Amino acid sequence: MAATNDAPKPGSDAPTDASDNMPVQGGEIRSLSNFLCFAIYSANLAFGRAYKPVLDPIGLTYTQYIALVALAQEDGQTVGALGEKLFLESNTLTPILKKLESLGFLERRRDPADERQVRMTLTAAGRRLLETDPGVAVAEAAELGDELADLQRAVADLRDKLLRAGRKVA
Amino acid sequence: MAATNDAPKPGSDAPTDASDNMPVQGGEIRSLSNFLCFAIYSANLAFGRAYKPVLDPIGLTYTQYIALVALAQEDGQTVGALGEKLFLESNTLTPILKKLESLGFLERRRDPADERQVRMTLTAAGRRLLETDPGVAVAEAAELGDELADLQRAVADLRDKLLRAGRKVA
DNA sequence: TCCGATTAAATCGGATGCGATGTAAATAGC
DNA sequence: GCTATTTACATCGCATCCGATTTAATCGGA
Repeated sequence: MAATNDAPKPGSDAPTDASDNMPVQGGEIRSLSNFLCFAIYSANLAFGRAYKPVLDPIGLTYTQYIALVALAQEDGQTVGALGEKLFLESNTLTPILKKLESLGFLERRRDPADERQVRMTLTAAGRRLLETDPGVAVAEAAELGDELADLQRAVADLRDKLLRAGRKVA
Repeated sequence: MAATNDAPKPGSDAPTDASDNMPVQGGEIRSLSNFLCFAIYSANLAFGRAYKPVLDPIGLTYTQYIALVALAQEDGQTVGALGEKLFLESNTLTPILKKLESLGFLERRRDPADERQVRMTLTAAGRRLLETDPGVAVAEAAELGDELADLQRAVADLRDKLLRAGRKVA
């Protein structure tokens, strides 16, 4: 029972069925947005579970891994800069970064020129960790094809539209 | 690659340059899967934030709303059945369902024929809530177009591949 | 029939997200 | 210069997620 990954239709791979799950037949739900937000919602959960077998052995959670990947882009990033990349704020990031520091994957240091800011750098151990590139194993296991890039673009566009809409209203 | 899209400087109002977000330049990251999982990850957060202005006034969280929508499909669903739709288990659902019950949006009752199971039904208040169809407002505010259906399908396929991969490994 | 699996929820603890608030450092304005 | 404001993190509390375990009910085989 290892996993939590029960999928619909236990005991079968249900061919590309239209197992859309969710607000579908029944005529109850009207908004297409509901379908899409649920698809994203569950796909995000699915990614977390797909990465788990790869991340568990190296002692990282899914979120910690994402943070490390973003940190690997550039040394000396501040919490705020990282937050812009990840769309997260210090209230969420600070505990995660402290955890990653305690695990020895990164260093946090106040910027001498501006003591308000905390700058972060991956340690050798942190960099080594990413070199195994866990994402590759996941992509292969899931047999993700080439539409990957297009889909990434479409989802990123969607995200940006949603964030723009939010700023308008608020 | 990924981010060349003129994303509108997400987290802030400052006209920061085209913040590409994530594993892009720098040549540090290799796997396309990383781009995609991050896009999904952040799109999910964005959906939650987009729905917030609509859901806050009616006193629901994003997850609670998703659960209600799934519950509206059919009366008398069990926790397990709902969990199959949402890819969640009782450890996550039970607290949420208890909360929704305490808010008066649904009823939970043990099945007399099998006391292990809990069956749920929306109350009139719960049904009324969904009739406002909050998703419509979000879709309009975000100006989501018609690709919506295609994207939903692509993301759902991705999710199913990931879940299948997880079952294989585990 | 009786007892050991199996099953469906629920509970518990750890790790996110996130709004609201706190704190210290830097900046603005006079 | 000196204070009011702003900025960058950090803290706190609540609401998810999720693995592991528990409890209660049902099922199954000898």
